[in-house]
Amino acid sequence: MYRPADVETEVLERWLAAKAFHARPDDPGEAYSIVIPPPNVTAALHLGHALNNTLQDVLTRYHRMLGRNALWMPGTDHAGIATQTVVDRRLQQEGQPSLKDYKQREARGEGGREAFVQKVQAWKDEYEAEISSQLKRMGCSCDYDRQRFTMDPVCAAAVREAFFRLFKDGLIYRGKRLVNWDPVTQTALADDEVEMREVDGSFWYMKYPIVERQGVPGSGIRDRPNPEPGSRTPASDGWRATGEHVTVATTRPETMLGDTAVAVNPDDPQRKHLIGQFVRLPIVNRVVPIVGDGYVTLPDADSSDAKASYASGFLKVTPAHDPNDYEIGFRHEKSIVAATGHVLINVMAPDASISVEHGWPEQDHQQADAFLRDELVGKSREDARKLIVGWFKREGLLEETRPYRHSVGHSYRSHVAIEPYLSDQWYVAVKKQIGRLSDEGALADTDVPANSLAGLALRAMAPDQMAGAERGDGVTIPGRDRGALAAEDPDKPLKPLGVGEKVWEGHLRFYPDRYARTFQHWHEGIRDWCISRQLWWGHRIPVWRRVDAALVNATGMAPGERDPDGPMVVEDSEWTQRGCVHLEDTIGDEEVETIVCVPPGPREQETVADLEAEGFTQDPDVLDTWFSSALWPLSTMGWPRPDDFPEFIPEGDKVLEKWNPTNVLCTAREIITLWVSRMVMFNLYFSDPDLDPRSDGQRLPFYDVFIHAMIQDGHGQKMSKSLGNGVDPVDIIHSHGSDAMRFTLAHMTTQTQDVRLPVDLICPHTGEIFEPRYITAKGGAGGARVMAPTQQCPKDPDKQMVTFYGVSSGHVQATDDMPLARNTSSKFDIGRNFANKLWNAVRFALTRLGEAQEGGQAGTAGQAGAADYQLADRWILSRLARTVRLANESLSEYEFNRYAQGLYDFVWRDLCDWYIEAVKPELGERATARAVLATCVDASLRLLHPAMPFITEKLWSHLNAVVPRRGLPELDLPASEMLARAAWPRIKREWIDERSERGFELIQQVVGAARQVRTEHTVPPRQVVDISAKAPPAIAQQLLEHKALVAVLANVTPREVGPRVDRPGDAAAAVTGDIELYLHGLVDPELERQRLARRADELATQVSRLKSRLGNDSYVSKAPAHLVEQTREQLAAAEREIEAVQEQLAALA
RNA sequence: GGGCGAUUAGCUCAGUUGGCCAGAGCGCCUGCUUUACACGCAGGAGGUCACAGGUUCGAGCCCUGUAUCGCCCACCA
Repeated sequence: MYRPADVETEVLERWLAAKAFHARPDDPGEAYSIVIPPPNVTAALHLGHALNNTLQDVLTRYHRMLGRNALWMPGTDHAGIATQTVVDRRLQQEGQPSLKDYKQREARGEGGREAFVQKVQAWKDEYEAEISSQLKRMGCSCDYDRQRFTMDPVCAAAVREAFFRLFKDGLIYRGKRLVNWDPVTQTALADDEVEMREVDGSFWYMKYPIVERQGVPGSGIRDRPNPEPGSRTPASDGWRATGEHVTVATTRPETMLGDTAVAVNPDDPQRKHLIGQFVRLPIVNRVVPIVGDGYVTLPDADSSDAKASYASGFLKVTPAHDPNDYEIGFRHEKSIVAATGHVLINVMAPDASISVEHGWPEQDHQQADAFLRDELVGKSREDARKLIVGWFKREGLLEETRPYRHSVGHSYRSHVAIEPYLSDQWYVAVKKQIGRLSDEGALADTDVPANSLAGLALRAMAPDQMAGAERGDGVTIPGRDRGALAAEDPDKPLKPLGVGEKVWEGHLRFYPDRYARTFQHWHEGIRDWCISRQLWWGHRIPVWRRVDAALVNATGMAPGERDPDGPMVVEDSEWTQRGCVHLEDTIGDEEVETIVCVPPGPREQETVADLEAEGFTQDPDVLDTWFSSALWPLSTMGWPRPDDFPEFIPEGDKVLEKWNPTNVLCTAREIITLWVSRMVMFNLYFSDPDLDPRSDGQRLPFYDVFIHAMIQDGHGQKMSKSLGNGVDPVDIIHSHGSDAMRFTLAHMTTQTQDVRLPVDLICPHTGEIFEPRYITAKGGAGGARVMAPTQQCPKDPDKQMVTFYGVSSGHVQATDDMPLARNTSSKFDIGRNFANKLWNAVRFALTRLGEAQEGGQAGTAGQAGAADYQLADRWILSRLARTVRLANESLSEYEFNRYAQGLYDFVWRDLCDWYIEAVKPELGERATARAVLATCVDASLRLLHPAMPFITEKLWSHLNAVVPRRGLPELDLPASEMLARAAWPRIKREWIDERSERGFELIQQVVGAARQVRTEHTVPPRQVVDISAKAPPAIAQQLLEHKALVAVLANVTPREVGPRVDRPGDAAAAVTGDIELYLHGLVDPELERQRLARRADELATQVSRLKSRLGNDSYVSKAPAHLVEQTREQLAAAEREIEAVQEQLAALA
């Protein structure tokens, strides 16, 4: 039995010692490269990564064997918020000082930030090492000498350079905007980081009293002497209640503190007359205008539209706490400011508690009821909601409460509801025209300028994959037309686009192509990218700022090159002379902020020191993780100045020149927008020679994007770290072996289907495999089915263990009594069984080939010639040729399951079940058979190597030892000491030999029929049976010629064969096609009768089906002639056979 | 609300321009410790291709609709 553990370690060491995966730019061969989607250092890899990396390794090894200079660039991602959160949670669990404590230390000036970052760094070091080790155990042929990390010095230099260039080109700006604020991690999130969740909430209907200026009676509204409670007003402010109300409907009553308007639809006949009037906000006593805005839904109680049926016609407008209200607020800025002085009133602290100190003007909140200060300030938004609703109720201002289910954005990290929150953030302007490039206008059907970042991404797309761009006749598809190439020479692997071609427009292609649409739509509706994060773990923004009082219009402000409301460029300052970008921006009316962006380089440290000496401080934010990931295909190769890092990139510019663009990006569909899009934009932008004189051509980050399936657990849930349902690939390697895991993963990778993978546990005490107990998770991963943290062994209930979920969720820890149970899954049996089969088959072949060698009959290569080929030889070589073709075709199209299935069928079904069985007895005597066998083994190992590198490499060394010289006259199989660097088989197309295939299929048919009869008559396998056959002359001739084959495969002794053979009286008969087989000495008339009758039935249905088809005139006239002819032949054959069966039946009676 | 995908044997999945009696692996049944392999060999049972219409000589495949599941996108009070 094959024991993977014995082999894998040794083989891995040999590869690493030989630096078999190290790519050098000067080595021969066309470039081929892949950059790994850098796994997050939050945790170890799970099977989803194993799938992702297996596919990349299959591609890398395949292309390496094709003779290409293949680089697979490995590395990891710092994953800012994710890692920071994970480390903080772990610190809390362990009772150590956590982020909160470090923040206090930082506030006291005790270096908390640095200390915390060190904690995260330690975590990163641990998991980075583990990830590397996992990759190696999976056999990934990465260039481990080039391993990068998104925050290492090489990548950091790229990030600072990229930021600087974008900043200089005016594509980065800072603005006060509503962001998706996570109050727990206290950072802004990108839109993509927000998960929508259905939540059971309520609609509250709250009454706001209408007020009018004292002494100016409202039209048609009578004064009332005694205003209702709740509409009491400070007598001093000159407004008084009219006694009327408007009723706003809201799901978020707590934000009413920040309302600065109420809106009605100007087309609302019943309410539009109120536009221009005012209401007084209860509690805060702010008087706000009623404005008309078309955004407001007209109420309609009977409408099927939920919104209309819930609407009251009045919308409270809270610009600082709702994105829509923000828009409305600024549409009516003038009237709002006239009434309240401010459009934006922020009523919350960063932790989403009610606060008057984060943008709530003092003169405004001072007029509020004491209730605000006494009860609300400092309360969480949830508590504030209850208190405010309670207040409205007590005051008789709560008209109604209705339950309402709606979707609310949640943080994908902390899982709490997102607060739309006003703050200063940095943005990349993705739709802004790129400076210094000519204006090419907007792309068709969009408002995306062709020379914006988003425009570049859209222009990169293959035109035939663009929706709306019809592919007409005569339209050439850029890149490769795979169909045409395959037709030209199907045996030749398709050539990937080379680096030298320097093409990009129209050359980005998605597999499967439907994902192109996701990409396209994202860019057509793209919004500016918020790149700042209020975290500590990440790349600091390389901007230094200083606020100076009363400096407005002081000196040196150059005419604004940009947005007149934005900052001004300072042309000739101390800082610009040092290469920095220097801006000045006014804050309010009295202060000016000086902003300096520092470029990376040798003088960077000095400049920063001088800036800080002059009172500048660095922006505290870090960059969105995806900013550094977006540079990955560039930064890993040393962009922009590899010469600065000779210890990491000794070859300098050559690496980038050789391998960027990469050939393909393999990833899952969830990050098409987050990552794929941004790499395309950045790689194109930063390689543009118009903007970068060092670049010799604008380049894509990759030509192909292959989107593969996702792995789900046994309950159909995505396998993910946050769910804790991930399975460590090393567990599977323990139970099944690395090759088995890889083969199985490749085998289940189809174009559409996500893979469901039920998981079992292995009891660490008894080794028993069992199905674990599941529970429904609470909290973060709420509602998900997860393994119970502890399990007991079904064999021995006293034996307990803990699960991966239990440990990773912090519920339990592994101990000696309760160790961690490894996972396994029977899904991987197919790979394990196949590896075992291959192992045994090759071992057998080598034994027999070795014996022949010792007997002095070396006779492998060179001696065999076409004249010596037997039917079985020609057949297996034909099958081999087809298999090579299939492998080339399927791997070129990223159809991994076809590749894996094709090899499985060839090795197991064709080679083992038929060819080896056929030539077994003659291997000693027939050199040609030995040569063919050695060739098939050789080629199979090469073909399987990309999927199963360990076992094939091990067997390869045995093959080299036993049969050092192999091959056939028609086929050159270049020798190689190491399979990982061996050549891919190039099989001649002429080997596909349909005649021999049909000939061998006839043998298979006869053997199958004979075996069936043997089994039915329960003939012991070892017993040889005499057989004779009646068949038409041509077929009889073939059978006679190959009777030795039939004899061996069916374990029979052929007797008479011919057109007029009689059935011996004691023989069982079988009819197959035009052949009648007689197996002598197996008299059992009853069995016989049953089988023949069954066959007769089958044939009868077949005949009637064929007859009715031919009886259909329209079939005969409309179907293609060859099909009709084929049907006729089938009918004739079936009728002949049925006649033969009837004859045999009659003979029995 | 928009888009995409899925629904085929008990389970997990193939099925490449519509043309076979719809396939594989696991599981199940029968027989084999046949000197490569029991993680195996030989044979076998098992399917209304989610449902309803339509196009066609012919539909698992194309069209329309329905149901169920999943994913992505969307600012919904």
